[in-house]
Amino acid sequence: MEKCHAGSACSSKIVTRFAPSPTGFLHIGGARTALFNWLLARHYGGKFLLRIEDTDRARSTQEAVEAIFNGLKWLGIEWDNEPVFQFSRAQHHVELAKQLVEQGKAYYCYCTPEELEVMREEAKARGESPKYNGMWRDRDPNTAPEGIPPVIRLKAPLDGETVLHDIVQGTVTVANSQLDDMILVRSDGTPTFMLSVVVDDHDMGVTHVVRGDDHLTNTFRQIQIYNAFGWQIPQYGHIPLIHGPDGAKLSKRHGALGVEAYRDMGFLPEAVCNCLLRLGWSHGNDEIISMQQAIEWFTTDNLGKSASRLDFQKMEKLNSHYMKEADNKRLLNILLEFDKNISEEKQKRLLLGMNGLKQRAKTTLELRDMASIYIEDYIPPVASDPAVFEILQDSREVLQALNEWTEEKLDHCLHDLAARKELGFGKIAQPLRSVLSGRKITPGIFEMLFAFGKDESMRRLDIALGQL
RNA sequence: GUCCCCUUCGUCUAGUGGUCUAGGACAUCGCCCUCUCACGGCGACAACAGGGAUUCGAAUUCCCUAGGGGACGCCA
Repeated sequence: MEKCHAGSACSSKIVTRFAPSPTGFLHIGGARTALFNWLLARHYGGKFLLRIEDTDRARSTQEAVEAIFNGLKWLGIEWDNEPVFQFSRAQHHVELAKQLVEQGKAYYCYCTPEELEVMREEAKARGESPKYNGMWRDRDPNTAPEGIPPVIRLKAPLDGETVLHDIVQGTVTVANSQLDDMILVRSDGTPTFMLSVVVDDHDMGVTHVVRGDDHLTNTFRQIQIYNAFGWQIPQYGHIPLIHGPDGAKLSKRHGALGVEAYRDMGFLPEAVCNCLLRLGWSHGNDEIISMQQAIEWFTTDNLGKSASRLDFQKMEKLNSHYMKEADNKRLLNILLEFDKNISEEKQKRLLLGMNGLKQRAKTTLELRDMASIYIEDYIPPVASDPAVFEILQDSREVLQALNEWTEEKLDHCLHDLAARKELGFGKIAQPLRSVLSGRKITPGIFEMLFAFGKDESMRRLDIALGQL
């Protein structure tokens, strides 16, 4: 089979995958990994597969599986085919490991965890990396102790080196003496992650693996497993991890939240994706990149090698951009998620006023807050300042006389009034703003009058003038 | 401890030996626009971790140091 490099034109279809373990929510780092793999597949017209690595039965939960599915869906990352549940393939993994034993490429090891602990301590004491010393590697299985269930270990090469041509990190070499004979099958008969990943990636036809660089050293072990099976190794790209705002490892306190937490903070999925995309990937000086554009541009060529931090201010800026772009109907639906009991009439009002709302709201939370001017039944107090009272009275007069209740006409007649009275327009706008909304900060006055409609606008004016 | 990786403005980054007195974006600070707030426009501030070497020339190549990160599980 011909080798296929992600960075260059590629004739055969590429297959990428996202392989989370369902032990928690889909956090921001995982989301970015999924995004990159998805983008890569879409860019080359290949496939993006999803595999749930649930071989750790104790820690895997159904809730986590749901959270991952929902998180990906929310972000708009759609996978091809049915998700593969790794545990369902465990038997197959073990069978293959046994074949390796038969071929002399793997062996049974009867060490106890206690013995291993001692080994590691000794290696450390000698200044070596802590590893298994291979004591059962060539030992006669007939000398096996009674009653100890063995593990299966890979007979890894003792000398030489393992070389990885990483599409992000470049060529990385590790001396085989650094690596030990890793466990393929546990003493309880279940396969380990190392074995399962290799077998599944191979069986699923995965051609490109983009993952966090915390897997970099695992890769060398996995390459050895590929070699033992005689399979072709996929292209690997190890991307740097995302750090918290303080540069330290991502923790629950800052960024290691589920993607749904970003939704709850008021972010739109496209803003989260755009922000994630720019963490460790770039396309010249482009900042605002739609997913469509990203698919067109994304290759592994522009992936960065250094770790980055999540910048909430930038995400907010991006979000405010996508808020402005968002369809008004969609935004209304988001508001309805916050409050299902908005009357039809007020929904119409919101739709009319949405343009002014969305260009001011950085998040959906802010949108909800600002939108309340159109939802609450505000009753203005009667104007006490004589000057303000007069302005409101004059305003009422010209507004009442207006036949066409459009923003343009409203603009004209109120500016006319200001000119006739020789007042700065703010002298008229501020009292009106206050009467209509009870707030100092709102969308433009004409838009508000328009959204409220003539009847409601006049009603609130009358109340403020003590007429009702 | 051992191995591996990383290091450009506060942050995300552009930059692949000369076009760099290092560009953009976010943040910050001014000014302008203006019915408030935003938006927008203009401008300011601000970085090649340090030291050697190669070269006519280095942010870009090599080495060392420092700092940061990751891995070293019968977790994934």
